[in-house]
Amino acid sequence: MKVTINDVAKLAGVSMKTVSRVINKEPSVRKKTYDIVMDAVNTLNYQPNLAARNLAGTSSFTVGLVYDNPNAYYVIDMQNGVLSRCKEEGYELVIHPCNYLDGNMEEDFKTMIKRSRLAGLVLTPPLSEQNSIIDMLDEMGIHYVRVLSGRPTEENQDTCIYVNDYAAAYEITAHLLSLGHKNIGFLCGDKEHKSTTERLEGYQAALKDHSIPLHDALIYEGQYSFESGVEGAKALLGENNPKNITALLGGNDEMAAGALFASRLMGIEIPQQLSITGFEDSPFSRQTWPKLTTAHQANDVISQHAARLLFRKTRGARNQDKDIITTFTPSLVVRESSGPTSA
Amino acid sequence: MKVTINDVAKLAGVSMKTVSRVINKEPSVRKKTYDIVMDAVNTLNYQPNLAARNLAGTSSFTVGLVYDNPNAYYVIDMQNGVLSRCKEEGYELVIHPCNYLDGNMEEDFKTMIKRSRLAGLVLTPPLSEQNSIIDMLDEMGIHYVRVLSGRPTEENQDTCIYVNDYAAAYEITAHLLSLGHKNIGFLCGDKEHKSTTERLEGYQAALKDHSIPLHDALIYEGQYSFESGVEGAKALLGENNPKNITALLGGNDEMAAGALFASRLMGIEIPQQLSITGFEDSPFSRQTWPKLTTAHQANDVISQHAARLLFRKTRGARNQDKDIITTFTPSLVVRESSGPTSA
DNA sequence: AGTTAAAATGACAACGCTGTCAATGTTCTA
DNA sequence: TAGAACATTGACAGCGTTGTCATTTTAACT
Repeated sequence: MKVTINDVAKLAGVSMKTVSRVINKEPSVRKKTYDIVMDAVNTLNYQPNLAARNLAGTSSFTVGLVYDNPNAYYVIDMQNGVLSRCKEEGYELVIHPCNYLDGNMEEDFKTMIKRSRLAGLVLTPPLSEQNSIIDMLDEMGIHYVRVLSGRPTEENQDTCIYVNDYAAAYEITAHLLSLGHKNIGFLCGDKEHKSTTERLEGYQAALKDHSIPLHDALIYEGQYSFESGVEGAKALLGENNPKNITALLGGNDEMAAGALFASRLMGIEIPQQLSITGFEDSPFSRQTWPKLTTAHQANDVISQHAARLLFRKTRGARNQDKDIITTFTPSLVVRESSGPTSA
Repeated sequence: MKVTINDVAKLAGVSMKTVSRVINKEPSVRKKTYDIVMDAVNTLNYQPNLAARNLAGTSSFTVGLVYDNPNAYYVIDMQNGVLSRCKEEGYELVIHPCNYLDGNMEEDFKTMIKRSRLAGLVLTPPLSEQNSIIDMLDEMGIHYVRVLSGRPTEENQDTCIYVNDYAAAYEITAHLLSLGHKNIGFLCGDKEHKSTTERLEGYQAALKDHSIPLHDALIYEGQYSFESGVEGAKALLGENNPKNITALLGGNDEMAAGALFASRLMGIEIPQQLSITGFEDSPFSRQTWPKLTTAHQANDVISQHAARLLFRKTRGARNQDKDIITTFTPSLVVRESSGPTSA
């Protein structure tokens, strides 16, 4: 019933070690031997036992995905991406949701790492921005790949995957400007988050490039939540829209949806009286009325690349993935929530 | 740096095996010995190595979560629930998303089970309803717990967690009836899914109990998606609402949101002209306009219980959880999308 | 052909734990 | 208080791999 490496070795007429070499794609195996072994592997339908590999080997076949992002769509996308790579490479994935505010995160990490000796971690934002965590991992000698919001830097090319929110926000803003909007509000997330500052800077750069003066009064800081989108829209549009805002950039789709909700409350027609845009292109940007203009972020692809990068670091030279993309720029998706200004 | 069971044994002045007994809560350890060992465990901050345990022991410390449900909110909730139990009990979780239509699912399962010898699986709907899968698992001798939509039966009490969608649908329907609605449409999911038929039957039972005749023409079969909610609402309300429908039950929140969207398209005011209800109380039932009346389903609690049940099966008598709830009934949450009929 | 270097393979210990079974302590019975 | 019965502990093998190092085979030279 249970097939072990020994069974394969016996059938192939080689030693256990040779089989091990074959399944690990180690060099120094004659082509002919390789084929014989693979045949045996296939006829017996052999699957190497992960526990044994993790125990015996110096490097493990388990990677971890750590997140503290409350957005279910985001997490699922990231998870699926990493998972699909893991499956292909025979790795196992351990999920580790956490709450940065909990305080005992450090202990938590250590426990996880001890329990299942991990080959490495994929860290997602905003947790991936925490230097304290990075320092800890460096100190512990744990491999990791960070998914970060921002423009790539020269250093860290082998450790980070960048999502260029700056460029995407610039593009969205330019889109609104091209529609004739001049007073554009921004409902941003927590400014502690890099994604917020990047998106904000992109927005500001676009305005500047179009010679539109910047006003802090047009910026509302929320928490990337639907509720804070509602509050933000109410705050910015106030009584009768004194600031004459004709377009509102949502820091993400949820905030944009909140703004949509608030507009409804205030009797503002979208997009006739006000354009609203989102960010991320999560499923519910298609489930609002009207559907949201947003920036599409290919989270599943991003996470696949993150996993690839991690595997490469982990296995050193064994891996030949040389073409790993490390910068992604979300791209504009125009839907019904944005339109020409009537002001 | 790396603490093993031997280090603990040495510090405690006992044999390795005794430490093993303590961390596994086996009987036949003197209280005093237990305390000494636990002290050593704590001062060294010992964490048993999972790979070694899985390799050496007869039962493994890894459980799997299998799902083919496309709803991110649902999956995350289930995952978090199972994960939180796993953490407490020192288990590891392997995530296994799959697509029942893929065909090669059986092979897929076997591979997963071989790779990491699993203690058991938590199966979520609709995959948990597939007899072919259950049969396969039975044949392979794999432990599992199924989360199922439906009313509990006498058998299977130790293997299934039931979500009583029937009762919940009954309650929602009764709520609408109490608001004076008589022509109530139903946007149901795929009738292949048990959740659909259960919800449908609950709806029908409520109507019957209130002496309202049933009409098949009031039922639209979709796929639990936003788009099919849009289509369904259009189909049922048609041109000028010939069937005089004053309320629409959504099979889930997404379909209800779709119906909301369609109503907007058709210029129907919610809830003044039409009441719409959802099912599940997922986050975005609070992010629509107006917010959805729905049935709250405690997925995180449900999944925690599923995990508990699995652990109990796995470890036999070692576990004293005797009070595991196995039936959950979603409860009505009234929000703004339902109101008295004006017809 | 005879040597030597390099490539390919194998024997065996080790990874950190649990299961088995034997050894020792403890408590109870008569 | 001896002996039985039971509770507690420990020695050691084995789980299925990989790493190390020794051995054999092949290729590449004189």
